[in-house]
Amino acid sequence: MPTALEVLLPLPLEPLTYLPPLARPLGPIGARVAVPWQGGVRIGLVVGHREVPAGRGLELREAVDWLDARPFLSAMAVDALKRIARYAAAPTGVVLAGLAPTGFHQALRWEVRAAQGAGLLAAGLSADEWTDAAAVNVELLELLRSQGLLDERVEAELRTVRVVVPRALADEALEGARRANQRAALEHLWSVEQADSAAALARDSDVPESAVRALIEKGYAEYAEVPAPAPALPRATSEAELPPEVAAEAVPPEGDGAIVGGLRRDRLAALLPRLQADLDAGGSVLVLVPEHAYLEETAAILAGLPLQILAGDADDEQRMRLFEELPDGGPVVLLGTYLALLAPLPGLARVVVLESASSSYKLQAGARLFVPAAAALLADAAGAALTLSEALAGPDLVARVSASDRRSLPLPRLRLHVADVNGAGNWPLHPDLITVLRQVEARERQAVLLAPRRGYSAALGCPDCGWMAGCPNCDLTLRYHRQDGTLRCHQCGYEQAPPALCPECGGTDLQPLRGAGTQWVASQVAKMLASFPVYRFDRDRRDDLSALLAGGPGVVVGTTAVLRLPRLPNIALVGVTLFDTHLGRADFRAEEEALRFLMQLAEFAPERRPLIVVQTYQPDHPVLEAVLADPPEASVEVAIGRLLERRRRFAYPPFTALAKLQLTARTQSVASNAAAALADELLRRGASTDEILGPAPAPVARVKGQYAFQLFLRVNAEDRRETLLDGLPARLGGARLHVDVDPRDVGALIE
DNA sequence: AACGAGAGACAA
DNA sequence: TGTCTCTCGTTC
Repeated sequence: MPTALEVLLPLPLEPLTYLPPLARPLGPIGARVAVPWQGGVRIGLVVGHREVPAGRGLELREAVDWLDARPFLSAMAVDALKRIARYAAAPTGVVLAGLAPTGFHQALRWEVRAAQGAGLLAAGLSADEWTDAAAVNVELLELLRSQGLLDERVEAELRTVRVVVPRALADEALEGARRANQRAALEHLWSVEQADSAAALARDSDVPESAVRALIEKGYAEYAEVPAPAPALPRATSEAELPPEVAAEAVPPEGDGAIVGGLRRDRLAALLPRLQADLDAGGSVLVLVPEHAYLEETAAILAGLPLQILAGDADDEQRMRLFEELPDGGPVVLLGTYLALLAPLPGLARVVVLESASSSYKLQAGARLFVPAAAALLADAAGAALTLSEALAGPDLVARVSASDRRSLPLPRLRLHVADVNGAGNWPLHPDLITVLRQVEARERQAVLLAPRRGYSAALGCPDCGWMAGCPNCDLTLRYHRQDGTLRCHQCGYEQAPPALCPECGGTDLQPLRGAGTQWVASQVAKMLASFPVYRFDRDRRDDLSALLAGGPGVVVGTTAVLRLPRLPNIALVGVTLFDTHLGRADFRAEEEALRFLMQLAEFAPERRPLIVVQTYQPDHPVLEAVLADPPEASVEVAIGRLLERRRRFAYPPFTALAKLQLTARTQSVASNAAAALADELLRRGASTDEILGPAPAPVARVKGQYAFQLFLRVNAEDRRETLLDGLPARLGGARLHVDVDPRDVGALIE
């Protein structure tokens, strides 16, 4: 029986079967191969070999050519890829498209010629000369290939750059004093062989540019396209930082484990000896960060180790070079975002997930992966240890890592003041916050105010009849942006001018309603503190903060984008204008994430310990009480214990496995019927009625003109979830199905 | 994802 | 009847 290739394309498909390229060896799992696809060729990944019956071979098409002689992704990474796809209930190709940072979208040069002895002059193909395949009829190519009459080769197109190269030696025409400059430039060019540009050559040989131009005009030198030099690998740009001293007992264990508590850099310092031991033993380590903003500070502390970096800012050539060089290098620490998950590290011994509960790890596109879950599957496939790091030993971490495998540092001490906004005037700034802001102003220090959203207010409406401006495409209120005089939908981007009159009752008194955004807070601060510089920092507006970063006085009003700024050197106050948005988020993780948010504020300036003023309608909330205790460790542990107990009682993860299944369609009935049909399908697959919650309209019932219905699948084990979700169709009765495994916005599931 | 086939919607 | 748009099924 002939052996065929299972080829995975970066498309929403499972692997397809191709015969190996004609007259080529079989090639290893993990290598890339060019395959015929829709009249052209594209790059796929060999994820398996399979024996096919001889007769079946006639129906299959041949792959065109190999792009790699050795695996591009390790067999272990291929294995992890399949596991991750099954976990996420997504086509394997979607996971490849989402996680392979390079290698599958390169421009290709595809050439053909007649196979030896085929004699295809009639088809216009020579047996000696390669012909660009694009110039040959597609059906003809298919026919010739299937008959074994075609010889093909595919190579990644090399990037070239235009340079100046010498063409002729100086001769008598360049003699004489008036040609001295041209002669000097030409001699220099011969000695360096090529120059980046005419201007560069002029500069380097210390002659005017006109002299070089003359050389090119006279044919002594010319422009040429040459292969571009290998790009430099991405490097950390900030200075190496001496790691803080950390007790030896805080070093996480050799096997699976976690480091919790302290500040980010304390936890990193605790990790260092462990990483060094891995490297000494010949193993590599993958260190994952949730966001690009943490890369620099992490690299600064890991700077003493052999370190490579891979994140979204690397260009495709840098990524490719890194993928090519990693397997041949020694043990290394690869620091990166989710893009680094499948990197071919030699002897992967450990996967470290920093800030392992960060919601930024939930990818919004493609398979909607939760990266730490994917990292755990990768570690498993590689036989590597998994080490988690986060400030708070939250319910998920406590359930995954036993107490004996956890190492703890003390929690940061917050100077916290809770401002009860019930009945307090001066919305959106509590008098306490104003008082402190005035002190900050008087002492010429710095403050940060965190608002829950950008814009002026969450809505614009009529206080007489209760009407609020809504989006025509979505079931959402329009956000009011007073500064640019618009109402905007933050979901679909719809924009309109605010109406002059209430369209319901004709009232003339339309007002900003509900939550205050950055514009509102900033204008209020400016009104109360006339001479204090006010900066805004959110997606709409990023003021130049260089004066503040240099230590100047002022207040920054922003969204959580502010948390990713470099440290403000003179900060004395952090204000949270409405903590309730954190407490009231529609997810069963809302409270622990609110707690985590407070812990994150300690990162602002650990040595200065700025005062943190939290405005809230719930001043007695257990989350705040836990953090206010001194020392907080015991009370925080109790609070987490209560949250874990609540998850057990109401059958939430980690005690169950959850998936959100959403159906969207342009008409409401299509979406709702499809949701009902999906529930039936799950029952048919053996789910019980109490494992299916819903279907019901999604919390936002219509977004961008699409109606959404959803149901939750809640089962007792992950493998049961995988079985029930395996191979669901992407479309159901005219609606599109979106599967979100381990969703982060579960809403009011308990009721 | 990207293509082509087929079904409706609309104008002439 | 032609042309445009949208939906649906297929890709080894």
